[in-house]
Amino acid sequence: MGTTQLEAAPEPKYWHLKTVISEALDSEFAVGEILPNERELAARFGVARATLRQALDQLELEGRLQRRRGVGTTVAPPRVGVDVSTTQHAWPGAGEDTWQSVDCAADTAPPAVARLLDIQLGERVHIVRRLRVTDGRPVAAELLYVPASSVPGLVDADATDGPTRARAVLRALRQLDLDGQDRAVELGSARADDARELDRLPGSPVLVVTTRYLSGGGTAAVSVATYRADTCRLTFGDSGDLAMAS
Amino acid sequence: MGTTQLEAAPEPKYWHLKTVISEALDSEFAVGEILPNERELAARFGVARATLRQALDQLELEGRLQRRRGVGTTVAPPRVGVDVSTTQHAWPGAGEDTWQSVDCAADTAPPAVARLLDIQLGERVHIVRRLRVTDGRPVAAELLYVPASSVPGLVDADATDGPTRARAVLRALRQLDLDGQDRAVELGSARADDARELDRLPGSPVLVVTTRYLSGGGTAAVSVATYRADTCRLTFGDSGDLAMAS
DNA sequence: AAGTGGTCTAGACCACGCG
DNA sequence: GCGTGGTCTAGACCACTTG
Repeated sequence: MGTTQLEAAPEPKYWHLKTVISEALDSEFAVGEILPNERELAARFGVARATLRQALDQLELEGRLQRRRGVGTTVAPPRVGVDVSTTQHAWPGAGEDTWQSVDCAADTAPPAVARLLDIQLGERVHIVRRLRVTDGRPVAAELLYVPASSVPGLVDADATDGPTRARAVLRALRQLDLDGQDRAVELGSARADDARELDRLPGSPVLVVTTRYLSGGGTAAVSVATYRADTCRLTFGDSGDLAMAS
Repeated sequence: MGTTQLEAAPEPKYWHLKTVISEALDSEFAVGEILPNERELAARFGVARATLRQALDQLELEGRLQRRRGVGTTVAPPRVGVDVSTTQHAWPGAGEDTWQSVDCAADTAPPAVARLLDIQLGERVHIVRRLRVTDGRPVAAELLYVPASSVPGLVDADATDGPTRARAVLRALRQLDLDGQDRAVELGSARADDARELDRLPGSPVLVVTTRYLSGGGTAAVSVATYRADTCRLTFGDSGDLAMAS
């Protein structure tokens, strides 16, 4: 019935390119090795630089490549598994060396967070900024929203912003009973400030982990953690770590 | 001390564009509404179409927009929360209406999966293909790898491939004792076949959920589930659902 | 057939890291 | 200063959906 063409195959060039480069990566390059520059690669494959970049974009998204302006494109190491399971950190700041408190401010929560916290829109919250570091590399930036009503022990006049205050808020939080927590993961793009902390460009893809900490029948705090999607694999293990390299 | 320029602000055009459009989306458009076409928008903002597209790309990545070739760009509904918590489905196929078995084949597992299953590279496994549907829309495509040794009751000569066999494998699996499971989430790009099932273009961003089912001191099965990143928010709730709309 | 988003080109200039 | 990746342009054609 009609033409017997096998496949019709109008496969996009960048898709084919991606496959070719991906295979070359497996067989001919070592982790950390630097690739020829984009103009060189484009010429070698006989395509425009934009097309070549489309292929590299995907490979970077998949965590196979790492690109740094002014430096070059290198072969990325396998993604690191970062534990995000609830059992690991009952309260933020309980036995943690992975997170380091950076700053703390008193402000109003954005509408979306206010809804999660079930508070009025103008209500003041402590906003703790933390950074998660693994192997000396930042992997996540977090904003922890704590309504003033959750930590009444904390005097607001204790106006020293900064790390000291951040730790004080966490300390107060730890004294509450944790009833449970909700968690959600979705794809996002890095805000400018997160991008800076994570050593990425604004808009780079990130995994956003939203956690709601429940205590005393209500939501005591909400954490919005932004993980680098290129380098991280989020693990929720009951048991050991599962490695998934190619 | 040098120039007192405030900000220096070489903020990329597409970034600024994205912000402007995002705000317009909040205030001037309803969910499902169709936007002006790309050429029109580009002209209106006085930029090249490629630049406009860079902004739309990001908004689509964030789940704010939905683009369909030949149709147009529409305002996306808020992401749906899909439950991926371990408590929900002890074994794949236990009390499930969310997943529908599509197919089953007997083949060898790819190296990465073989490593997770802790089996030899050439060893034969059952590969069950399933589709997760929510509100009539496909949200995830799964490949479930079950080593023949995990379900010895299943006769290989029972060679009917297809849904019937898929259900037989799941039935056999349910009779094992589940000791626990590992789970990991990472960013990926859709393979051609997954993309087709999910009604997306190849390469579109997806959230890959890898689950390892443990039984009898070993790994009885491995599931690789590919979720649409644009429309899905993966939830791991201890309790209710957490909504995070703008 | 017309209109949409998707792909591709061949250029240009800019921001950044490094020597 | 030089080489890198990042941004941007102004076109062209293709694949797809719909009336």
